[in-house]
Amino acid sequence: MGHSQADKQKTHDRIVEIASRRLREKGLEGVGVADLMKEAGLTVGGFYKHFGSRDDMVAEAMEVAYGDWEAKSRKRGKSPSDISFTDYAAEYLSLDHRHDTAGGCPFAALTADLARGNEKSRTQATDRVKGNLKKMATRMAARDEEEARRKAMIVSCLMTGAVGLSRISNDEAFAAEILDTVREFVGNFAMNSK
Amino acid sequence: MGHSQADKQKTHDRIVEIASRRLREKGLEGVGVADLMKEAGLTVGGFYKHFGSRDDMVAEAMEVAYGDWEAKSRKRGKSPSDISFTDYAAEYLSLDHRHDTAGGCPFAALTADLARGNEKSRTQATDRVKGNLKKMATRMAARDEEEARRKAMIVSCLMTGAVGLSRISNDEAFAAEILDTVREFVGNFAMNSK
DNA sequence: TGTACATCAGTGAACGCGCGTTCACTGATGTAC
DNA sequence: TGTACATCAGTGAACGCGCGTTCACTGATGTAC
Repeated sequence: MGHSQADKQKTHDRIVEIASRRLREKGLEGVGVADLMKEAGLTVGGFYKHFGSRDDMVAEAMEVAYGDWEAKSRKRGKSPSDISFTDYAAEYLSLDHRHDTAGGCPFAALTADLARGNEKSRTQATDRVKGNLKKMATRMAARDEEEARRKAMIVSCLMTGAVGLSRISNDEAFAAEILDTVREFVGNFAMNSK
Repeated sequence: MGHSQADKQKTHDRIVEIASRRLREKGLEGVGVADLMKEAGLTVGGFYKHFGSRDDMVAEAMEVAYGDWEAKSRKRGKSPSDISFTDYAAEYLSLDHRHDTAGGCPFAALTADLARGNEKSRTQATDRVKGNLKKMATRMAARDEEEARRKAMIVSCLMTGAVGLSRISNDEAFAAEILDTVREFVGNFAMNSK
C-alpha cells in the first residue's frame, strides 16, 4: 500500500463508491462505518483519515450516486423525441433495475430517506431532481417547453413510483405487471405529442 | 390506571396508533421503544406487557396504518367513475398530505423501508397494495376491467411517486408544482375513458 | 548511491452512548369468603 | 359489607450489544543530505 496522494485518492474513491451502492441498498442509516471499511478491505480507524464524519461521507456518496445515475442516463440519447428515451424507460422500468437497488436510481431507492434528511442533503437532492427534470424535458415530444416540463414531471413521478411499488412487492409477477403496464403507457405518453 | 382487560386494550391501542404515525414519519427503524412509550405517557419496561418484540409492534402498527388509510379513502365515494375520485386525488396530491407524512399514505411514506423488510412484512404490504389497486380500479373510467386495472396501476404509481418526489424537495414552490401538475393530469386520465 | 529522519495512510483496541430487552418490584384493582 | 389475598399493568434500573468516534501506534514511502 503506497502513501502517495494518488494512492489515498484511489482508496477514498473506492470507499465512496461502495458507500454510494450500499446506501441505496440499505438506506442512509442502514450502513455502518465498520462494514463499509471492511468491504473496502480496510479497518474502521482509517475512515477518519478520509472523512470528518459519517455524515460527510454520506453527502459525498450521494453526490457520486447522483452523478453515476445522470451519467448512465446521459448515455441514452440526447436529442428531443429521440427514440432512445423509450429504451431508457424500458431499462428504468425493468426487473433488472427493480433488483439492482444498489446500482439503480437514487431517488427511487431513497425517496423517504432523502425527505427525512437535513436541509443540506435535501437541497442537494432537490437540485438533482430539478436537473434530471430539465434533461428529461428535452426528450419529451411536446408542442412547447412548458408542456415538455409538465410531461417530464409526470414521467418522473410515474417511473419512480412504479419502481418503488414494484420493489415493495415480493410477488414477482405482480411487480412485473406494474412495471410492464407503466412501461407501455410511458412510452406512448412521452413520445406522442397530442 | 385500571387493570381491567379493557384498560389494557386501550393502552395497547394508544401505543399502536402512536407507532403507526411515528413509523410513517421517521421510518421503520427511526422510532425507539422508549420514545414511543414516553409519548404514550408510559415507561419503557411496560412495552413487553404488550408486544413480544419491537418487530411485532411494527407489524401491528403497519396493519393499523394500512387500515386507517383504506378507511380514509373509503370515505371518498365508492361507485365507479364517481366524481369524488377527483376529490380523493386532490387531497392525496395536496401540500397538506405532503406535510402530513405521519397521517398520510403508508406506501408513499415508507416505499423503500417496506421493500427492505423481511418476507412477512413485504407480504403484508404487497397484499395491501393489491387491495388498494382493486378498490381504485372500481373508480376508473374504462371500457373494461382490464383497462380499469391498468389505469389504477398508473394512477397509483403516479400519485405515490408525486408525493414522494415532492417530499424530497425543500423548495416548497417546486413541490407544489409537481403536485399541481400531476393532480391536473390524473383527474383527466382517470375520469375520461378514451 | 546510501543512510537517517519525517510523514501519514492505515491499524485495532477502547470509549461513550443509545437502544432493545430483562427483571425484581409496586400498587391499584378484582376475587374469595 | 368488610377483609385478606392474588393478579398483573406499569415502573425504572440494569444489561448486552452495536455503532460512531478517538487515539496511540505501525510501517511503508518520500525527502534531505
